[in-house]
Amino acid sequence: MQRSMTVSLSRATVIDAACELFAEGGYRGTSMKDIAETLGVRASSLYNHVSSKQDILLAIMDKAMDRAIVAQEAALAGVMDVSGQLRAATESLVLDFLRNPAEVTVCNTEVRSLDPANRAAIVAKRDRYAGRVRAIIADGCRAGRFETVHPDLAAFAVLEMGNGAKSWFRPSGRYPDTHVAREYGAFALRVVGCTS
Amino acid sequence: MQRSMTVSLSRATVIDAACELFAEGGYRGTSMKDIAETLGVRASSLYNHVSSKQDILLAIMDKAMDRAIVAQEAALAGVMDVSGQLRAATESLVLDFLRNPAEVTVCNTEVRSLDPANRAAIVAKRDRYAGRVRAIIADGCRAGRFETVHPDLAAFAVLEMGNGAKSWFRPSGRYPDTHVAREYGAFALRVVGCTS
DNA sequence: GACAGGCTAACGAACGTTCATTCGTTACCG
DNA sequence: CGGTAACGAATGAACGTTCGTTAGCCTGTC
Repeated sequence: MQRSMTVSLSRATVIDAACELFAEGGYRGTSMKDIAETLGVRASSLYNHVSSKQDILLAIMDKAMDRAIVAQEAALAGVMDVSGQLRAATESLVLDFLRNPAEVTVCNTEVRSLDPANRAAIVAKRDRYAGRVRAIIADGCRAGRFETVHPDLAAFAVLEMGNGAKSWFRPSGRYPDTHVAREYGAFALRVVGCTS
Repeated sequence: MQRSMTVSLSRATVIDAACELFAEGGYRGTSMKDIAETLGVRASSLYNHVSSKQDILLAIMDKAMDRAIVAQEAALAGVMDVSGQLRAATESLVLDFLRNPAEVTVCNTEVRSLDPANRAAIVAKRDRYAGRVRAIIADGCRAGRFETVHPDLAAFAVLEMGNGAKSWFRPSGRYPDTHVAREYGAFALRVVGCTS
């Protein structure tokens, strides 16, 4: 028992440790032994808490998607103005990226490592999330508040922009994450040509 | 020799086949056997044309970065107006993404799979490429042509936007790639608040 | 007859996972 | 309060695969 007493192993700690390693080295580039080592434990011990490596990956992505969806719904609750909706959705997206970089990185890069059944479930949640943003932009165009030739194209641009923030942002930097999120919210409105 | 006569194996064909597979399944998720199978050959035969798996990865990324840099320089040649420069650089970036999706995907996701020495070389080229865009935006802000609070932040947003186009675009679709690239050029000018 | 470029076979290592075992702690019973 | 039964959790060993790579051979072509 050379592990620190203060951190006890559990399903949650295994998943969190794996998430950091998957984000850094990829799913296939991270072994169960790697995960175990960062927890001060042997690989076989992990199976007391998770049923397989795939189980870990699914748990990471499922949790991350649910969190993002809940945050998006909370951000949009009660916001009626379509430009306010796009700003809120974008800020929520960027904040989620900045505050959970490892989980978001795994979600963005390891969909291909999911078993087919698991992949279908995660992709459905991702589509639901992205679809909300697409719908807002379509609404704004229909109402004449946004001015962009191809709304779907703008939606992809907005959704992808957030990744730029993640690869750039360091929590120790000069600006708080809320500041960066506001900036991206403004970018999104500019991209769709909002003239409100 | 059960291989098709029409396609002869060479260093270039091995690298191209590997690129498609790396883009789809990742570097660690693709085996030398996988690459060989798509070429109708045994894994050991690949070593008549490449020296190692890592050699293949480096070749893919080196070629892709050089191509992107050359295209960027060509697009910017003779363009003096700073808003024209940003538009040209963005269109060049998006066109490169749309026309070489597999190579760009590998560049964006497999830097971590490069050996340290190789990684340093590729990252240097990537920084040079991104630095050009950052410099254009900084110029535009200094000249009062662009209006954005944090130029570097806008640069990351513009650079990342192109990825959205890649994951959305299908060559069989309704619009030609040049059309999509122009759209993104306009997005970039909007993001930096260009009021020219 | 030299040679380029396939092939089979084999290697050592690393992989995810299973299993029986052991260990430390807790709970209960006398 | 001492003894012990029971349980959750960590362990080393072993499994069957797969990995990247090497070595040596065989067969067509100039």
